[in-house]
Amino acid sequence: MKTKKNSTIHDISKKLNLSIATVSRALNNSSKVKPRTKAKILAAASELNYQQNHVALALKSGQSKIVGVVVPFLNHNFFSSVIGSIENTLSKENYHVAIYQTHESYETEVKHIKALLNAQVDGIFLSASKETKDYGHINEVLERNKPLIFFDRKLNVPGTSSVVIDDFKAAYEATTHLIKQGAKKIAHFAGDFQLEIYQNRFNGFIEALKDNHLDFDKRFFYRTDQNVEGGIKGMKSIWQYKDKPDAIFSSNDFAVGGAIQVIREYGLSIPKDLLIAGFSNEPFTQFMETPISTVDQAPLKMGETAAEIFLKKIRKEENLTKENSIILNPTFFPRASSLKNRS
Amino acid sequence: MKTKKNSTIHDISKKLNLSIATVSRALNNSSKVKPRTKAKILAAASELNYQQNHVALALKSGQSKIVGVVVPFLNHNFFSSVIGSIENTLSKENYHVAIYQTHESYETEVKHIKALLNAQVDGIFLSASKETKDYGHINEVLERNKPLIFFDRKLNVPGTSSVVIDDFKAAYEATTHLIKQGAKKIAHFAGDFQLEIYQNRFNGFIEALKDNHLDFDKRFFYRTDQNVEGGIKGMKSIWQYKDKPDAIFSSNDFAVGGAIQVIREYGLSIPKDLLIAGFSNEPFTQFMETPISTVDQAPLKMGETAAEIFLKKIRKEENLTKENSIILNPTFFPRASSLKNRS
DNA sequence: TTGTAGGCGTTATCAC
DNA sequence: GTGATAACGCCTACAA
Repeated sequence: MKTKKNSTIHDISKKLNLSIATVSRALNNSSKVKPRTKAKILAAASELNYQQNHVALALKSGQSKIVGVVVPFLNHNFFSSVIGSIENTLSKENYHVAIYQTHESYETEVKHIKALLNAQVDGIFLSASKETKDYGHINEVLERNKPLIFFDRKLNVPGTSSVVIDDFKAAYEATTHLIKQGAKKIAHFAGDFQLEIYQNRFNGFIEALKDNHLDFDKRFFYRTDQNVEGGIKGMKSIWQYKDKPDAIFSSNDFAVGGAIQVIREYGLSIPKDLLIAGFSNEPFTQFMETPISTVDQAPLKMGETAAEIFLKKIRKEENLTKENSIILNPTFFPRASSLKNRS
Repeated sequence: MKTKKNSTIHDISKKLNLSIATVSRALNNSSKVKPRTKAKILAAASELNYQQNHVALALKSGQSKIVGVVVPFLNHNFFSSVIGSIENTLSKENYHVAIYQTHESYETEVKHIKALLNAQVDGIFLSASKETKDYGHINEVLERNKPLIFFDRKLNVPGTSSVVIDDFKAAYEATTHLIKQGAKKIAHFAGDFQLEIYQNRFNGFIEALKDNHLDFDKRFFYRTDQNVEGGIKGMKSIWQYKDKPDAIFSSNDFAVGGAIQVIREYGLSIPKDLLIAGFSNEPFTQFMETPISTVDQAPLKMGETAAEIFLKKIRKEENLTKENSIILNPTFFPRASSLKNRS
């Protein structure tokens, strides 16, 4: 196979005995180049299979047309859906989407954000790792004059924007639903309160209990990461007392997956012995024989909204450091796992 | 907030009254710069918060340190896992991973690959869309002297490499398992035979039937995309005759999810009335109350292997157009959905 | 050991 | 309308 080296405007200018300036103008559809010349140049460009070199453009313009997206995990459906939505929205505007996962490590997050900055990305979308407490790397992005947009897991850093859902409301709604279905002793699988989302979900949960004059038994509280093992341990933990809970509100779906394994092992049945509601609307929740009630976090809308904030800022329709904080409406999906009295 | 413009080697050279050449050398740890000078330069660089501009480097060196990954969908666990694995492997080598999804559209695939070439990526990883029949865009990548590595859904284009699993073997194994569990009339949900993987899965299925002296009833064949709707239609289609199948081998998990909805609706039970095996080991398959037998496609190994082929080529340890075709071993996971005689 | 200068591919600002 | 030329930030012969 013959290797075609990329042709440049120099090649075209040489072939046509024109200056590179004219070639550049023609290629950029400038009005002040003679139609005949323009036609010749376009023909030559096509013949030589000319493709604009975006790296040169980026160096010249300071705009790389690349955005970075940093998430804890790629293979959680929620995150990959948000990323897919950002990609759909921004690839239409000729942006490239570079992705990084932190695996919840603060150090990795810092490293990746610096790498993105060095790559001269035009903006960064971040869903923070649970370890992140220091904001130095965030401020560095702002100091470089690049928009930083949080989604789902935001940090309160002045000058940044964010798109989140109303976690408090979602948790309140899910909990109220469990109570209406008869639950009186609801267990909670919580996330790391370092992250606002988990604090808010807990707060919404507690508020719903209060509003319904129910107490919270602290023995039924279990803190866990978003994974199956956490749910296994959590279920075992809350089930160890003589007094049993009659429902679980989990701040993530994966822990529900784990809990259900233990529930089967214990010979219990859902929703008869235990009502269950999760969080995130991971696909598996709807496939279960007893589909799991859960909160949809509107990932597609979230990605699209975040992308649009970015575009607004990059187009200077909005000040870079104007804090554009969008709170999307979550949707609670009641499913069989929490419907006690099904007809 | 004060905006810090990126400092460059010029800023350092000015501050220290040294030439940019010396600064560049010091920053690149060249041996021929006086230790004292080097120390001063490093100090100044740190003070000015100097960060290397990768775009300038890319223009100079012709290496952008960006790779592109193009997949049909991001929010399928298999694809996001492969991408995550590519990211893990290549970010260690300071590469950026830009992602694109085609939604199975050939046009979109071509558009994205051209965009990646314009961005001067150093290589492209592709899992082809089912519509792709023409190889012009692939050859363009090769003509530009960039490695192209297929994963999972490969096309037979000279000069490209690939990492796939042995789909034939996986399908043969899954089908044989169903037969051993007593299945005699196995239905098949097939994918688009335009894609080798689905053809191979079908072939493995048929071969297993033959080797066990079973006929294939063509009424029990249903072609579908990777989604729930396809499984719903497929199940209804194969169940419309008086004569019923006693098992389904589906070439993808999502269709199984759909089929199961209909199975519940019909009041049937798995594995009593119908044995089921799927393909891809999507997470939901193991969460089900009756976990679904499926084939694991080794996404982590696949991503890592593909990334390593890329690195080998980029480091010239291997010729760019040397066709490095890796076939990984799939793992069939027999689960409750296909185990007739559980103890 | 350090400095000068050219070039990577573009665009933009001047002239002509 | 068109052409030289500088500039974006970096690296690297080649000179000194």
